[in-house]
Amino acid sequence: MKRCGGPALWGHLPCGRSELRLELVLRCGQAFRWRERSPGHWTGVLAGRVWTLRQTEEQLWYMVHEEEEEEGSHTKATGQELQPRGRDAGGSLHPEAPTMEASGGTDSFEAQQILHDYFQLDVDLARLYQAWGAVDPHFQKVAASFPGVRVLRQDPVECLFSFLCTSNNHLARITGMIERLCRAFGHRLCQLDAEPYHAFPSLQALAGADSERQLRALGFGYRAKFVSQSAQAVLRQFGAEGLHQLRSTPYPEARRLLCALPGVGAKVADCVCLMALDKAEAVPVDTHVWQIARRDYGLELGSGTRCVTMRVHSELGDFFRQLWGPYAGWAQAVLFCADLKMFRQNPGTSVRTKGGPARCRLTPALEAGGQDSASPGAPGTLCIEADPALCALTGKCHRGARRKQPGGGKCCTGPSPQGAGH
DNA sequence: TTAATACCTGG
DNA sequence: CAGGTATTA
Repeated sequence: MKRCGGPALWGHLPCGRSELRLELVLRCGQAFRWRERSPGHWTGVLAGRVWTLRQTEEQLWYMVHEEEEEEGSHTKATGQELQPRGRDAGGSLHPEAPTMEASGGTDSFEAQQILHDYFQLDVDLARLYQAWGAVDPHFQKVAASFPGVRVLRQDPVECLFSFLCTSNNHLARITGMIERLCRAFGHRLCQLDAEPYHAFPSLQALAGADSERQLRALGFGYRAKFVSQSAQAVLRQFGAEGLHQLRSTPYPEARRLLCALPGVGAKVADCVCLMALDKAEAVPVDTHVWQIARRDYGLELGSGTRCVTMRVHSELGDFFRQLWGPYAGWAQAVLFCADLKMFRQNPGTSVRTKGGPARCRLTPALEAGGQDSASPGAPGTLCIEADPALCALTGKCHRGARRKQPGGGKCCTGPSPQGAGH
């Protein structure tokens, strides 16, 4: 591991393997910028700094790479723990405020805060696994081989614009696109072994007048327009701070607002809600998840549609929320990860629960726990009953609060958000 | 409200 | 076709 500049030491914080598996979490399609530069060493950009992470049985180790000197450009801001360090236009900058490195690595507290926040270490994952397994035999079976899959708490801007690139696309290409995006639009941080590292681009950079054309040149295809226009829209409507504040906005509302952005549909909105906006109940539904639902849960949707329709979205979301509870999005991340080709032990054979799927149906007017019925026109109810154990654990259960969003102009017949995020 | 279809690019 | 979205019938 070579460093850019001055001394950087390894620090560590307690974190068991059952709570976190870097090699799974960092490669399962939540974040796209972490690379295993040497065995077990993961390097990426977080909160405006370049990090290398590794873990031992009981510890998460980290190293923060020092920024390279820059001509004229000041890039040091007091690291507000969650904020990417700003070099954004118009932001007031603190000239050479003490940073972790500047103070000789003594400010490990801040670094640990950042990691604790990013990996959401307050969330007791092992306990959640246990609860999910208790109500869902298939989960139990699959999860046994995939401990430590947790949801990252990403920066909203990075998350939104990353997932804007994922439509009709696959991981390998997404990764390359985002890499080029950062190189072209993001502020350069440092270089490691001839590999340059850049911050994720600012909204301003992405909203630039010429950005669409540049993005097309970078191979973004029709997504170039989405990125460019969404950046402009976010700047105009929320700003980066406003986007950030959606963390304290209820799930249906946050989802609705996101869906109003060009290129953002139900899937992308749910990804951002789950992975950046603290909506643990958001379940991003793509073709893959739909496949899991049918294969492993015997879920048959009313009409045998071929693609993931809006109806499939809300019905699957509701189904999994009812099954797993308020942290359904986290549980889904586990199954999703376990189903990825690259992580499967024996390719072609996914983990099946003996006895086959539980044969769940989404049948209209069949209530599980006796909560309110679906709103008119929303047939999404199911036959699996949620286990009280899970409700007990998370404290909240499915008290109705059904939809009522008018669905501002585009998609988003909002899902029925039971329970709350954190 | 629910279905098809085009959309960029690469494996 | 691939880990979708916007548009149109």
